[in-house]
Amino acid sequence: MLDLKLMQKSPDLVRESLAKRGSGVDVGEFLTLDERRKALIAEGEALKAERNAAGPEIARRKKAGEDAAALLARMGEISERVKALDAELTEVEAAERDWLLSVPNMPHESVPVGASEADNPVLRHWGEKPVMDFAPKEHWELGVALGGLDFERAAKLAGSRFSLSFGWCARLERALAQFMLDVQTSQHGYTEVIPPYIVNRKTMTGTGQLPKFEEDLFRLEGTDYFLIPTAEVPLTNIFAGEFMDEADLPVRFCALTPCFRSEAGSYGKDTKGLIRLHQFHKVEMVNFAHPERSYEALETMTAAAEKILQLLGIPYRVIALCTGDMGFGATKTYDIEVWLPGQNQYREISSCSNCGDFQARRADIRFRSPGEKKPRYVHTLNGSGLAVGRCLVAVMENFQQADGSIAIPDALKPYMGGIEIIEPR
RNA sequence: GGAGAAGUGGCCGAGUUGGCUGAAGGCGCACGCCUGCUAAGCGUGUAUACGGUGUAGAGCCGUAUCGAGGGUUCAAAUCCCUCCUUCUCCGCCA
Repeated sequence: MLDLKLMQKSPDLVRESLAKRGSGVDVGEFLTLDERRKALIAEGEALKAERNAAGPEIARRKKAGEDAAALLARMGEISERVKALDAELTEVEAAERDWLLSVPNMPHESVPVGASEADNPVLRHWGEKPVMDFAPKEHWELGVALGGLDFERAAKLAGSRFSLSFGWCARLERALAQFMLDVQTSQHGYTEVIPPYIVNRKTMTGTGQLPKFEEDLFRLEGTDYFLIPTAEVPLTNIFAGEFMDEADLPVRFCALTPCFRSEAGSYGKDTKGLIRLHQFHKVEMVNFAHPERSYEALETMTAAAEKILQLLGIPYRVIALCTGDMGFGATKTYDIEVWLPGQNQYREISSCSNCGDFQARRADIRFRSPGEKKPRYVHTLNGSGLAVGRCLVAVMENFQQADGSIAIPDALKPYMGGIEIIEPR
């Protein structure tokens, strides 16, 4: 949610900033609403002030047995008018809130201006693509052949875009998740959290999934509960409505959770394999940062995500999302893309964003600074550290051998119970 | 699921025969004094949002907020209704 004051003082700045993301927002519509709101408040408050001022006099006359009829009549008029004004004010405020809640965040000045993912600059590469003197296979081919994946039965159980893993494959995914959590908690200062996987509407609104993107979510019918699309949602809302201690910042949480996405509108995309599913596991990192240090925190968080791939020995590149490709709540985003030999392309495996005060304002997460009179909003950041399912894909495709077997990366061996290579039976 | 109790400011905690309570007191915090040695004492201050004014996040004025939302009333933290959450007992269960 954008700052109301900023909207009032610098509507042009807001308009221009949002235009960069290709979001044609009608700021004038908002300002019209706001003028009406102020007029309603002015009239209503003047009447309430009169009513409040008369209160003691009414009490006095009644106590003294004097006549207060005229005064009471006037109070009656005021109350009636105030009621009408308040009713309209409620409507106008709701319209204003709806408007604010559906407007995306403004990009940071350092974000490259662009229209689509084609305009995202590559910032750096890490690692060497594995040399393969054979035609590398895609992960689903490997996984099915080695008896670890069964998409047909997954479809029978639930439908398309679900997976079913057995044996080594299930274990490998668990190993990856464990490994990621261990690295983030022991090396990068993250506290592990197990949050609810189902949250309410308010929580979804706090991080920005609602009200605008309800069609992307799974909702439990007949309730106001939603399955989380990412642990960012419960983790970021942990301090909703609270004051944090400035001395505690930054607070870093990570969590391994399943993520549920309806994938509405993705028909025909990535229909095979583990890339795009309705349910997948992800280790998510969330930071509550001091506003003056949130962009440093974004770099640190991105590095924490990269570290996983470095330890696994999987090549990747980091790109900066341009203004036209950034998510709703972000001011700045880095994507990490792993190299997939089987697909012969880079695929997103992590997205790290600084949301500035956008989510903190929605969720009301603030802190006090000793020198300052007013509380300030914290800055929130979130990033995948990493998407477990896609990382499994990366391991399978990058560590495949000519004979169709898959070697286990050294970093994962301690988690695999002695298994060092997955071989065909 | 059934029966009770409760939800007040950063925290704890008064206040329910409606008006003088934004709200006693304590803690914490800030500043000052004193003392002078990592203690204690004394004083003052200390909610948030919005609106108006403006030296335009100084000050001042006003309105609202005592879990959330409705209602009664000239007027509600205080009365009524609905919902949420927490606690206790029973039931059920991983």
